[in-house]
Formats: sequence, structure tokens, C-alpha cells
Amino acid sequence: MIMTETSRNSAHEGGQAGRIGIGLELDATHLKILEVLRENGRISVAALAERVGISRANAYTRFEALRADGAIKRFTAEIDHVRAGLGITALIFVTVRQQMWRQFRAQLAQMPEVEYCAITTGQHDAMIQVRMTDVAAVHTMVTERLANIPAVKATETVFILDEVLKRPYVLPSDRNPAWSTRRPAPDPAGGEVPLGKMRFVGAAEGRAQLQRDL
Amino acid sequence: MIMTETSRNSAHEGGQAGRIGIGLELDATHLKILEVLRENGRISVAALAERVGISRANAYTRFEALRADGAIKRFTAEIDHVRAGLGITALIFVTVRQQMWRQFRAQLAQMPEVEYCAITTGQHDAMIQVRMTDVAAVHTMVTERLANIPAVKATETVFILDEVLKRPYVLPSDRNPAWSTRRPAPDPAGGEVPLGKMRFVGAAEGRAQLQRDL
DNA sequence: GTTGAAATTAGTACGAA
DNA sequence: TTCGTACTAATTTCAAC
Repeated sequence: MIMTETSRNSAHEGGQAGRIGIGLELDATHLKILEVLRENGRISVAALAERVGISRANAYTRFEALRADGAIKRFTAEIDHVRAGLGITALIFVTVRQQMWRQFRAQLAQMPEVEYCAITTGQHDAMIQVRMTDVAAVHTMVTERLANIPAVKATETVFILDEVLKRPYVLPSDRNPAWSTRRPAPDPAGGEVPLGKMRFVGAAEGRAQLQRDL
Repeated sequence: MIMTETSRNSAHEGGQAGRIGIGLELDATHLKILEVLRENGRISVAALAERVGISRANAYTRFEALRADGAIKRFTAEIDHVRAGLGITALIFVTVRQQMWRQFRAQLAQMPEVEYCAITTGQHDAMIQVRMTDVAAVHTMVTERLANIPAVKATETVFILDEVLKRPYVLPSDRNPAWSTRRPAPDPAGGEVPLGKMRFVGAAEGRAQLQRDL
């Protein structure tokens, strides 16, 4: 379980945008490795090899390849927030002023209590999840810190009463065990997406080129 | 959302509710350990000891204590969903029919594509996050799987365009470096929570004692 | 891609401060 | 409690197949 402290931090924080080309072709064995690693991030490569059913050398090669390729972004410990003193979790839906996304992002980076932030379609522009010591702290954060960011036009806050489930990571093999040969599912070019009965809340005005602007 | 089913899903997956008593008193050193571990879950205990500035033996003791106590819930690998073939992420806000939470939970457990589910205050009752291969799959999931659950009264779906940030885990020390001596922030008993300017979307009817009932 | 052996490292068990 | 050290067990690396 050696951990070369050096390196590995290269990957940007949560950047799903950017980096289109696939470097590594993931086969069934790779997915199996990811499956084991997502439930036990501290397993030794030797034990991993045994569980996956490959040789140690092979496991080392694939393990390293997955890290180098970025398929594994990092290893982390899941902390009990309540035990750590942050018992209150809230979701804040933010409406962002057009063309101020850059500033919004910059401000977010300054807020360590923000655990997650995603840009969404729908009525609001972004959803952020925060962990705080108490409800009052959420209030302070929303009214005094978020509201003071010019990029923030409006917010809407809800509290999380219980986290029913949190899976370490969802993999395609969960759904379709015979996924091995399939490619990452390219959207049919120019095809109409069937949004039939699903109530789809469309993006707010002027958000077309949002991703590029960030 | 009355919960007469005296369920008590006991060891539920993301149970923030339940378990009030603190078993371990976390000091500054414990938090420092958590801080290192959340960024590098695979670091060796020896290296951890060095980074935190304690002896190896001490590091082993504390490390084990944190795991046993549940402050560290598990170690996991963060996977790049796009690379793994699940490039589409969506949030589905669900309105749940009263007294059918148990069924709702049971159904969720059957859906491997669900990465996260939280019960919330506000207009909807729960938010679930799913990872899928394409938009059509989200559509199918919402209209054919979720809609067929009797417990689900209504849904509202938004897509995630970009995940701006995802912190491994937020800790109180991020905010207040001198947190060491503070206790986990008990809410002032009976005190009114100031929800002043914050737009607080209240819980739907009859959700007062939801936490206890789940 | 696999096996097996050497070198290194991790995990454990002690006594001492 | 924490530290330092010695001991044992395990892992990683590297070789040849």
C-alpha cells in the first residue's frame, strides 16, 4: 500500500468538461477493478488482483494505467460529517447573472464549506451543497456570503433531512454486466432526444454556450 | 409524509439521522488525520504519521479509532464517470406519496444507477442523482422505472451540465483552523432559528417529524 | 500475461518516558 | 497517551518464463 506522495494531483477539481479523447479502452477487467476499488479504496494491489482474478503484475499495470489515464481521479476517505461536527447539510439553488460565471466560480473556490457544486438545466443555474455546524450557519452563509456575490442573482435553500444512500461510484457494469465491449455511448448525432412524458425543465434563457464560458 | 410505519431501517446506508451520542472526542490531531486521508485515501499510515507530525504507533492507534468509531465511514476511489461510460448526470426531484417511504427506499436500492439520494425540505421530498450513458436512458429511467413506483407521486428532472467542484470531504477545520477545542455545535435548545432574509422553502405538509419516522 | 524470488515496506507488540 | 524500537507478516518490484 505504498503511496508516492508526489504527483497525482494534476487532475482539476471536478472538471467533467474538457478532455474528450479517451486514452484508455476500458475492458471488463478494468471495470471489475474499479468496482472493487470504489468499495475499498485501500485494498492492496495484491489482494485486488486476487479478487479480480488476474495476476499481480497485471493488476499493477492496470491499476497504474487507470490512475495515469484519469479514470481513477483520486482516492478518498468518506467522513461522517455529523461526527466531524458538520451535522447540517443544505442545498442551495442559485440563479447566476449572465456572463458572471467566472466570478461565481472564483468565489466558490473561496468557500470551503461547499462540498459540491453543479451547473444544471432547469429553473436555477447551479446547485451547491454545503455542510455546516448548524442551521444558523447556513443562514449566514446564504445571506451574507452568497448574497454578496454580484454574480448571484437569487438563491433558494432546502435542507437535507436524511441521506438515504450514497454510492461510492456508479459504474456501467452495475446495470449491464456485459458492457465490456460497448463504447462510451455517443449521442446519435443530430438525433432528437425523446423527452416524451418526462417533465423536463429546460435551461434558463441564454445558457446555450455556458460550458464554454466557464 | 407521515411515517406511521415504525420502520427504523436500522443500519441505513447514508444515515445521518440516528446515532446521536459521540463515541470519540475528536481533537485537532484527529481532524488533521481526516484532512490528509480525504485527499489521499491510500496513504500509508507511516506517511500519514509523518505528515501529521505524530509517531507511527500513535497514527495506527488513532487511525483504527477513527475507523472503529465510524468517523471514517469507508475508503473509496473516485471514478471519472465519463471515462467509465456514464457521461450523463441528472437530478430527479421526487414527490413521494405519504406513508410510502419504505417502499420508495426499497425501490431505490434496486437501482444501481442512483448515486445519491437525499430527503429534503422544500417543494419536493427527495432528490436523487443518477449517472447514465445518455439522455435517453434518463428518460427511460424516469418514465418507466420511477413513474412505476406507486410511492412516487411526481418527478422533476434537470440535467447537470458541469460539475464545478466536488470536494472529497468538508471538515470544520477548513473553516475554523482553531476548531480543535470546540464541540460539535449543539443547537441552542429551544432557540428560534433566524431564517430572516434567506428564502427558506418550508417542508411540505406533515413533514415535521420525518427524521424520527424514517 | 504469468509466476516466483528479493528487497522494501507495512503492521504489531512490546517497554520506557 | 505517546513514543521508539524491534519483530513478523505482507506488499511491491523485478526478474525470467
